[in-house]
Amino acid sequence: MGRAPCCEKMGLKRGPWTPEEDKILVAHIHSHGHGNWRALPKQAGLLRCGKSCRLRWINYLRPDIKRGNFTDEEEQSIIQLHQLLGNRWSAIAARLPGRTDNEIKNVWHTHLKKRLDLSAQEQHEEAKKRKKPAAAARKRDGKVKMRKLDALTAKAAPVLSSPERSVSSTVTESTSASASVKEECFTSSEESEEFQIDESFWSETLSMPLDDINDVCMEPHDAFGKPTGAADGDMDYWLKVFMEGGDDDNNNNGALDLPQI
DNA sequence: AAGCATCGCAACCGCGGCAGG
DNA sequence: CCCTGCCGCGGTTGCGATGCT
Repeated sequence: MGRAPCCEKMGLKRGPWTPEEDKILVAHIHSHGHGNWRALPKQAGLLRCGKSCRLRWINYLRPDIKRGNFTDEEEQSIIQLHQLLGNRWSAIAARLPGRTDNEIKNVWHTHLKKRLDLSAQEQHEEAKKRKKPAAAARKRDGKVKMRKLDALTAKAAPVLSSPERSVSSTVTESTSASASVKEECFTSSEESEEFQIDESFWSETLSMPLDDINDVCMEPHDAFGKPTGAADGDMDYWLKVFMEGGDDDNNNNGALDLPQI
């Protein structure tokens, strides 16, 4: 449809940015802002397309960007947020000030995904070994609910771990995805019996159409005590729901605590 | 020391959503 | 309603850096 050609390639520079270009872009944005990315390069005298400028600014030149390695807390947050939000990197980035969606995406693909895959494998094998006794024990003390949280906190969330699958990319997709998610999480019938509460959690959460989710979030909630835009209201809500849901029982391992952002 | 493999990051590409005409 | 233009997002690629043989 009415999509602008990616870049008019005529005479526009591509590839790595030079320090001079960076300077020009920063100076121009500081004095004029970036109202119109498409027009910006012309105004600033840059031989770049607007997209390129925008990307450079957002991912690299913005003054509030935090550089350097991700902390353990940040990594944990990414893992948890990814579990909740899927590949919505921009939404995840919105929860991690100073980090860009691109950066988070890179970290996910280069570090976290592999780590999760690995530990998922380990856990899976471990679970195999002690499946029977463990299941019986859980039935006894009825701490079924925590499995959901285990799955989320452990670096071994079954859903996350599937290398082929990029966890349902959006919450909205999940209506149909929920079935397969559940299928993946709970393979044996014995297990599925244990996960009654999880089932309802997932079916309620995942099967809810986005419209309904938005309805629920008439008032944007702020789970982190900072003002949120309307667009983020739904995510805040679900984050909150999720975190509160994990507050009961023996949730004392601290791993679920999202850092104060 | 040289060649090869792997990793990590910056940047690009193409699509979808949205707004305005 | 349709068309067009712009923005933002997520997936992918390219390439330098680093590690390994």
